[in-house]
This record gives sequence, C-alpha cells and structure tokens, in this order.
Amino acid sequence: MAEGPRPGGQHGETLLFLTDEQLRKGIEAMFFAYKGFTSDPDRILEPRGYGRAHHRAVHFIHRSEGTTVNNLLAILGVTKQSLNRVLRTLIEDGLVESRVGTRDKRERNLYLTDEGKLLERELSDAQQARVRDAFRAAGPGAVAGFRTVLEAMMDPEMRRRYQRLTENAR
Amino acid sequence: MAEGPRPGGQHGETLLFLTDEQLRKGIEAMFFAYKGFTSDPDRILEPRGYGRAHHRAVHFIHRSEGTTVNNLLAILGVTKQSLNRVLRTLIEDGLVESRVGTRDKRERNLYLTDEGKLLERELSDAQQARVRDAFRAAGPGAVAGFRTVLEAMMDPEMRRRYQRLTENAR
DNA sequence: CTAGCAATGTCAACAAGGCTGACATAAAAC
DNA sequence: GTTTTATGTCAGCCTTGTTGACATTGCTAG
Repeated sequence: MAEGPRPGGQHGETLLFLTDEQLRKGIEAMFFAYKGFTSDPDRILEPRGYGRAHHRAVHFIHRSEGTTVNNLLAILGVTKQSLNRVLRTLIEDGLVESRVGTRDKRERNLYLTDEGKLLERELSDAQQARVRDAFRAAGPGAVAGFRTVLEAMMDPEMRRRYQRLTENAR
Repeated sequence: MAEGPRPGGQHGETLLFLTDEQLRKGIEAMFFAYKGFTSDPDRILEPRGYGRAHHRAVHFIHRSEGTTVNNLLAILGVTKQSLNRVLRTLIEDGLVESRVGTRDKRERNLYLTDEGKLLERELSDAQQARVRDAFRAAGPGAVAGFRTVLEAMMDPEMRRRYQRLTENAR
C-alpha cells in the first residue's frame, strides 16, 4: 500500500485502484460480506421454518406499510408465484395482513400484524447490530464511500427503487 | 439530511450516521447492490446450464490454482455433497481438472483447463466491468471505505480467509 | 504392521426458493 | 361490453443448499 513496484499500472493515480487484483478483492469482499450480512437473520428464521425470502417480504412490508403486491414484486424482483408462496404462509401464520384496496379494490394492501412486527424487530435488531458494528468500526467516511459504491453497483432501475424507498421513509 | 428534529439523536456526530434509518439504508443498499453484482454472471451462466455455485467454484479455483477440495469447502462454506455436485459437472464438462496430490495422495488439486479459463475470463470480465464502473464513478476514497465496511461486516473466520486470499495472490 | 483418522466421493432423500405456463376471478378502464 | 390489470393458484421443473450413511484410499501414530 505504501510503495512497491507501482501496483496499479503506469498511468497515474486514477487507475491505481482499478487493477484486476483490486477488482477481485472488491468482488470477493462482496461475496464474504454478504454471507455475514445474511447469517444472523438466517439463524433466527431457521427454527421458525422461514427463509430469506420471508425476511425480505417482512422487511419491505414494514418499510412501506400498505404496499401492494405488485409493488413488492417489483422491489424484490421475483415472480408472483414465488412471492405468493411466501406471502401466503406469512398471512396464514398471522404475521401479515392483506386488506382489499380502498381506491382500487383489485389491489391488496399489505400490513404487518403485531406478531409480524415482533419478528421484523427481531430480524432488524440482529442485522442492524452487525451493520452498526461494521459502520462504527469503519467510521463515517468509510460508510459514505460504502453506500456510494453500492449505489453505483445497482442496476439503474433498482437504484431508482432504492432511492424512492429512502425518500419516502425520509 | 440538513435539519429536521435531530435525525440521529442527541449525542453528537459520532452517532449521527447510526440511526435506524441510516442502518436501513445500508441494509437495503446491500440487498440491491448484491442483485446487480450477480446479475451479469448469472446471465452468462444460464444458457450453459450453470449457476452461481459453478461461478464461485471456478472463481476460487482460478484464484488459488491447485487448491484442494477441503480448502474450497472452507472458503465457500457449503457441504462437500453440495460442492461435489458442482465440481463433478465442471470436471465432466472439461472445465476443471482434478489431479491427485503429490505430497498427500488423498488430496485432489484443482485446476482450470484452458476451456475453464475461458469461462472464468468471461465471467470475470462481466463482473469486473460492473465493479470497475462503480469504482470509477465512486472514486478512490469511496472504494477504500467500501472495502473497509465490507471487511468489518464479515464473520471473523471469513475475514481471515479473505485476507489470506489477498495476500497469497499479492 | 495395524488401528484409526483424514480427504474425498457418492447415493438417497429432502427443503427452500427461484422459474415457466396455464388458468380463474374480480375490478377497473376503455 | 370487451379488454386489461391485479391478484391468486395449480402443477411441474431446476439449482443449490441440507443431513445421514457408507466406501475408498492413504497418511499417521502406536
């Protein structure tokens, strides 16, 4: 990191961090970090017979209370059959409530029940604890960079959804 | 972000970026970014009848040529049955070669064949292109922060493996 | 040398969670 | 009144993870 035989290339600083090796490090970091990122919720979900898909549904319903099935489909990027399987069990288990839309009665507005909120809290707490520790250890500047890079890595469509989410929740 | 009723808390800057909302943003950024991160390789793999598991195997065999099955198992964090299924198809298809170990004949040393290297290149090129663009757009400082946070997010055991990988490949 | 342990491979069965395609219903829109 | 939209559902398939059991080979310690 200090000297060495010009690790980046011979074209100056703008390329210095874009060698194959640096990119590979970034790629592997994503792989290993994502593993850690999902491990705590996975452990909580498993004894309840739920999986990551349930977590995602619960998360985004919490995040956008009253959202419609179609909106959830777009955010999660899965098929309706796939989402429906998950949603059905959550509704049957009394964690999610599906109310007929008022404006448009074809739509279903999704809400977490009290029990659903409990699970959401438990999952959030676990995942947030890890992210908080990582953020604390890394410092504010690193966190800003982290989010900048992640945002740049998203597909444009997903980036729009992501940004819309954060502004809604302000 | 500018004013409002003290979004972080009343304890000053060190807590300012650790509100629930900030943590949620980080969590959602991971989710959406990981989607983008895997999308290009997935598209390449699909017509060949391979999946993400094949990609990971090919990546880490390339990264650590001659690695053993056990080592790969530890890096990937899956069961040997799961890995073996993938490895078997890659060997049958002539992308990976498995040579009996010299030092310890129980071990198998794994190598990419020329054809395997071709696939690895194709996958790498696609994934690196996205990461490179993101890194370029975000700038060197952001990239450093990105990796710092990701590293802090890993399980300690995985962090060790990650760091060992990068030092070996130097 | 032999007993035990280690590294690998393999069979079978199962589950989660993606996918496609087809079809049904109710409500909105035209 | 026909068409489109939002949703739900059935059936079947695939990948990739899991567990448990078992076989083979080779290293290692006694």
